[in-house]
Amino acid sequence: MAGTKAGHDDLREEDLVASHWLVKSEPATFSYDDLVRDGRTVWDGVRNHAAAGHLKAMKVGDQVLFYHSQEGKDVVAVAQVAREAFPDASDPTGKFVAVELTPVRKLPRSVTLAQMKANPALADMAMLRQGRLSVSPVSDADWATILKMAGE
DNA sequence: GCCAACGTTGGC
DNA sequence: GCCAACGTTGGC
Repeated sequence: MAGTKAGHDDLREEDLVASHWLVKSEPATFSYDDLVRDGRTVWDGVRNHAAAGHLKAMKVGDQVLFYHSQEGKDVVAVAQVAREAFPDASDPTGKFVAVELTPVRKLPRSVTLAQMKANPALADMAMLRQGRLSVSPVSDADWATILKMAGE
């Protein structure tokens, strides 16, 4: 992350977006239960520059909503960043990065995509505005809204 | 540097 | 299984 634009009055994403994120995973490939089983995982394979930018902005301790795509289509749990961005070993070009995540807790009940879409308060959520984005920031307000919808 | 073709993601 | 959205690639 070194070498980004200089200038103290240059607002960068990591200054603006606090510490909440959402990641997608197909549970058939890697579910939240798999994360619990493994205890920790390398979140690699992201090949989209917008998503990679979000990975780079993550800090250790940031909380992450864990969303199941394809099957379930719901936010099921909270995970946390255990290691900040480092080069993704699975990327031959060396341009993309990975982070490491650890499990935190399952939500009392999952929050479905349909429920999120139906809630006007979440209309500006990055993941709703750009459906294919696999890593996205979540505002503090949206974070609180989703946890409440989940019964916390 | 533009743009058409193509591939991938992910909801429906 | 289909299709929309969107990113990437490659020809020019």
